[in-house]
Amino acid sequence: MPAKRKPAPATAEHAPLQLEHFLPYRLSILSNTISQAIADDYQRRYDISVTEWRVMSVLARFDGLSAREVAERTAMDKVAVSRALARLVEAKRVSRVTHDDDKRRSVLSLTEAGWTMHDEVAPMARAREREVLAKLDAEERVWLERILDKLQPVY
Amino acid sequence: MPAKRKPAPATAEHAPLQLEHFLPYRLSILSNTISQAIADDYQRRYDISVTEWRVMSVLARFDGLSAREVAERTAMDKVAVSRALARLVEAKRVSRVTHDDDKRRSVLSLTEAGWTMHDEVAPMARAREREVLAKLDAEERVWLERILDKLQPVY
DNA sequence: ACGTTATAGTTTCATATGAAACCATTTGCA
DNA sequence: TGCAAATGGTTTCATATGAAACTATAACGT
Repeated sequence: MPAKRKPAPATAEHAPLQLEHFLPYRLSILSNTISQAIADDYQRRYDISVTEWRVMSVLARFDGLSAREVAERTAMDKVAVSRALARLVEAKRVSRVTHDDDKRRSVLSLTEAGWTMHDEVAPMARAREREVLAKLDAEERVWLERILDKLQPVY
Repeated sequence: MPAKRKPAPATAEHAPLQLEHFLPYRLSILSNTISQAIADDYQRRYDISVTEWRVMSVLARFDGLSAREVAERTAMDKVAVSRALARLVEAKRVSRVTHDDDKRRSVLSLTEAGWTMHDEVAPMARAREREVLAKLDAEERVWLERILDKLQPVY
């Protein structure tokens, strides 16, 4: 019986992914790092999760959406949205009423308290974004904007 | 008792985040979309999770790492790595032996079977990356590379 | 050498998550 | 109309995840 062959070294015939240049991998790490930094700013202070904050951000921008529309806009799945909304409504940060014409749909808005929190958190989020972008010069920022536009189908 | 005031419209004094231009948000959606597309290629076929694939990718590139080093390189936490390794070792895709000098450490490598799988999945991952990058022209690709380098501390 | 502190890795426990099943309502169409 | 199919949303269940506690070994200071 032949001795167990030692796996080939990571270089030769195998062509491993060069992770440090592999786009999906780099994006994932970058994105998680940034989102986590922002989350650290508000999670403890307001007892709110990333998904909840994301829902609030969308409602701040687009008042009166249904849960499905929130899910579309946030690229979250509807279960996650449903649960985030349950917590947000419970905490009285979001109000929910039934749609007049279609009783399946809900009509969602930030409450006064929701707006108050939003107005405290949004500047912190923007500040973090600025920190990141400060690593780039003006030209690079323009290219980044342009590249993201091309990579990303906007609704 | 005053009527409950209707929350201000999403435009006026509140300055909601413009999510469609907010970098952390856009990165998050882009990253998830791409990673999921790649995962769809291999998850069912090989019964392997994203974290497990990530561990395998790193070991393909850097043979003989310890679990902690894998965690560092993948930006995953050590619990996630520990669990991924348990599954990978069980499935005989990764071999684990104890370090000679330091018995706390493990020394990790892909097995033959691990390499076989790797060599099937890596080209699919690269193909997905190419699909994404195909949306950019050559100049934009150069800028993207440069921008990621600046935003991202490389180990 | 010996006790203290640090490190590698695993287990536990509580929470987060997603797929599928589910309920209610609406839409499409015979 | 009336009934099948589609849609909005929630619940259930099984799995994934992270923080903290834990085990084992190593390093450090005296």
